[in-house]
Amino acid sequence: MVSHKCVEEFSLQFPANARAPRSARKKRSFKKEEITENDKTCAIDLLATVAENLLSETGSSHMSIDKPVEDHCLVKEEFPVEDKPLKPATLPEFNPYQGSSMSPCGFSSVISGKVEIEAEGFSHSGGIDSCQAGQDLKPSVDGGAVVLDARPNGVGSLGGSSSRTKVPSMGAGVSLGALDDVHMFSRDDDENFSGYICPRVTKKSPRSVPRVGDRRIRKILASRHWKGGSRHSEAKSWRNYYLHHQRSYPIKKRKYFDHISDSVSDDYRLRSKMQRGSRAVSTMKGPGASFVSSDSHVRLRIKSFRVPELFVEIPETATVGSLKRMVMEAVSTLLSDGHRVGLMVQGKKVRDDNKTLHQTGISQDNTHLDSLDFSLEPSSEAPHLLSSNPSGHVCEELSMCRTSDMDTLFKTEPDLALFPSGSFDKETAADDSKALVHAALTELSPPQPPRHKSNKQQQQQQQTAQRRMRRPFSVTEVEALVQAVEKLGTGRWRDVKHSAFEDADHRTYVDLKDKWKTLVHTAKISPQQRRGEPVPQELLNRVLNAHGYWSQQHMETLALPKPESVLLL
DNA sequence: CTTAGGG
DNA sequence: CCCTAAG
Repeated sequence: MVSHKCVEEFSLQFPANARAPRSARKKRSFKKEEITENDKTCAIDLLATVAENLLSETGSSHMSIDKPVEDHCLVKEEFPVEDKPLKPATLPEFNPYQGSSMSPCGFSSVISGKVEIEAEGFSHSGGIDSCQAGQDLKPSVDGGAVVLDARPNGVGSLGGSSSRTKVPSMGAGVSLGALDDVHMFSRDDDENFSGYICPRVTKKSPRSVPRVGDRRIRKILASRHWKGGSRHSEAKSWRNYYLHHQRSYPIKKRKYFDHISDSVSDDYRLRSKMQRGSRAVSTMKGPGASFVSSDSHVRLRIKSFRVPELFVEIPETATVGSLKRMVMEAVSTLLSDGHRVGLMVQGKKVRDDNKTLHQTGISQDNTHLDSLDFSLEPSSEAPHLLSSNPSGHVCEELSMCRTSDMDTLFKTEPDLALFPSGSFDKETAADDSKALVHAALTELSPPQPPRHKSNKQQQQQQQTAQRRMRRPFSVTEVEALVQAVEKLGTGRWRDVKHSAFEDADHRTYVDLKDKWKTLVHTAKISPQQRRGEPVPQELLNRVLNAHGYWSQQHMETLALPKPESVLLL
């Protein structure tokens, strides 16, 4: 939001160039909120569960064989006991969806979160209102290979010890119960859960300024990558939103989500089934043969979906909508590039991507084919922190913005910034969330060593990710900036910031300075050469005027050191 | 941390 | 927007 509070009407009079001594400057009013570094990150487990539908013919640990039927290509799936940890929960006898009128081959996926209150601020009671994220995760591809169908209605506790709470039966999506522990899951151990959503309740040492903190974090994490980050969003403790991930996901990758969701989805273990279509699978059951042919195509259906390691830190003041978006973002990015998909056939990793399915044994001719397993593998060893500035904040700002900005604001994407979590330093290891991440990673990381991207690729990705989201200045903001500069001059960006952008956490004085720079440039070029939201010429004229005025002032102060300056005043 | 500028 | 040198 752009606050005009301190910007009084400015006529054509330029105030004297008086700059308060730094000492006199109000100590950074960077909020009362102090974020402590010790913040305990509360965790909310974010899980996506799946209920098997029609196909639930077997016991929990096994998906059984589908026999070939007609020309259907079927692959029997079996999950060895050893896979327990990663094994998706299956709902054998209790299958809420069985017989459901819902989509024939859907599975339900519910992501729910638990909020653990650990930090001071949160010690009383969960800060997040219960809510449910509505993003349905239900990409589906028709003739395609993967069908993800997130259905509504809870999936009850599926056996893991983690099901501490009942699963809210709401639409598929994320649900955060204030204090509800919703661990829906199948994992046998706690480490199995796939994620958390945690409000970050922390206090930083008194003086640590948000922005700084963020930098600090980056340094602490000693991760060269992901530096950018959300310095701004960190401005206010309760406004920090973090999505922790095993890996950080560049915002820009989101655009791939649609595609991804269609092809990759998943969790540490995807169960898939080769099937002919979305018809009742029951008809496909049969003894033995795991494959049939005539149809040289293989259709896979991912039956379960779980989001691995998803951490979200969100202020209790955030809106449900923002949370939903955050989760969706996280999921999207997660799926889009945080992991690579691994394939196992009969327990063996298939690494050669160039092999054909047939060569790999996934064909009608292969009688041994009885196990097909997909896994989502972290693309990097270190977990990452994903932070975002949910729309909640944006909305909050909305009320104070002019209509001209409404559009912009509404469209503003949650500020997804990533920063490195790098390896866990002893220093930071104490952090619960981190520890958790670490543990989770350890636990969930598939045996297969992740294929490392080339350094170049990594850097590229990191670079992309760390850059702050682009946030074009709205006319309103420009107006505020111009006004502030008219009053304060061009060398006092910090003051300008506090004067007119105090509450715009995402605008640093450097941003303002940069904006001014571009404004001046814009004002000088022809309207045809300008891009982006057009800035009223009137404003540009003021920019030019102010720029000229202050430039001159600057010159004078420079030319006339002290004596004259006094006279001038 | 702020500024000022280049990238 | 980022990065850095300077103060």
